[in-house]
Amino acid sequence: MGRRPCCDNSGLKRGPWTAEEDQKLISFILNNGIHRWRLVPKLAGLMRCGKSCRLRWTNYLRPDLKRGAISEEEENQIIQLHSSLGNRWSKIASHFPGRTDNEIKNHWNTRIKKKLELLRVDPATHQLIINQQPERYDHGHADARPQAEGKSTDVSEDEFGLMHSSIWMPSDRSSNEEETIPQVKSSGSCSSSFCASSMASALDTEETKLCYDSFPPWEAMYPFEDLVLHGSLL
DNA sequence: AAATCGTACAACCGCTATAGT
DNA sequence: CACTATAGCGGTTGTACGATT
Repeated sequence: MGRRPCCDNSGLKRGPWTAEEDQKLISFILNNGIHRWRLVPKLAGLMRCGKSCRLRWTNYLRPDLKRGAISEEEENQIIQLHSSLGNRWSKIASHFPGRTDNEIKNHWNTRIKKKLELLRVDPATHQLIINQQPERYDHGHADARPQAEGKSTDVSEDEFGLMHSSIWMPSDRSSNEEETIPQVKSSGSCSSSFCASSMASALDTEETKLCYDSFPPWEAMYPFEDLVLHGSLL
C-alpha cells in the first residue's frame, strides 16, 4: 500500500514560516541538536511536520548559510558543474559552502537557464541550439525578436540578423545550408574557441549588455573543442 | 491609483536511498 | 532477507513583491 506519509498532515500548519516559528526551531536545535526530524516539531512545540522543519532549517535557518546574491564567479562555477553533473543540485551545492541545493536550483531555473536560452545554449545539454529558434523568441512569428522577461528589446532587424547569421553561419552559406552546423571562423583571438566577444558586440544592446555584464566568459565556458566533442559543431 | 503581469524564491510533494530492526 | 522509518533529493507550485500598463 505504499509508504506512509512522512507525517500526518491533519492539523499541521503549512505555508510560510513566522518569525516565532523560526525562533522556536532555532532555539530547539541549538539546544538539542538534530536527532530525529520527526520528533523535532513535537519537542519544539511547532505545528509543522518534521520534513517541513528540516527544510526550513537546511534552506533558511542554518547559521552557516551564506545569504546574499550569487556572484558571477559562483554562477560561472555552477554552469561548469552543471555541465558535468547535470541536475544533481546537492552535488553542485556541495562545492559552495553556505549555499543550499534549493538556492542553486532556484538560481539556475530563474536566471542562468534564461541567460543560456537567450544565447541559444541548451541549458540541459550545454550545446548550442542551432537547428531551431529558441521557443521563448518564437511567439508564433518566424522573425520573432528575442525578448527578455516579456520586455521588448532594442535588438534591431540588423542586429537580430547578425545573431542568426554572421555569428553562427558562414557569411557565404547557401540557403539550403540553413539547417547545417555553423562554422567557427579561425581567426585572431577566436582561433580555437567560441568567440563570445564578437557575439557580444553583435548583440550590443542594452539588454544584452545587461546580460553579458553578469555573465561569465564564454570562451571559458564553451571552448570550441568541447563543442566539437559534444557534437554541436559536427 | 488600481489592475495586471512577471520574477524570484520559499515551501511542498513525491520519489529514492539508506539505516535500523 | 524483508520490511519500515527516516533523510535526502529534485521537480514543481504558491505567493510576495516590484514593474508595467
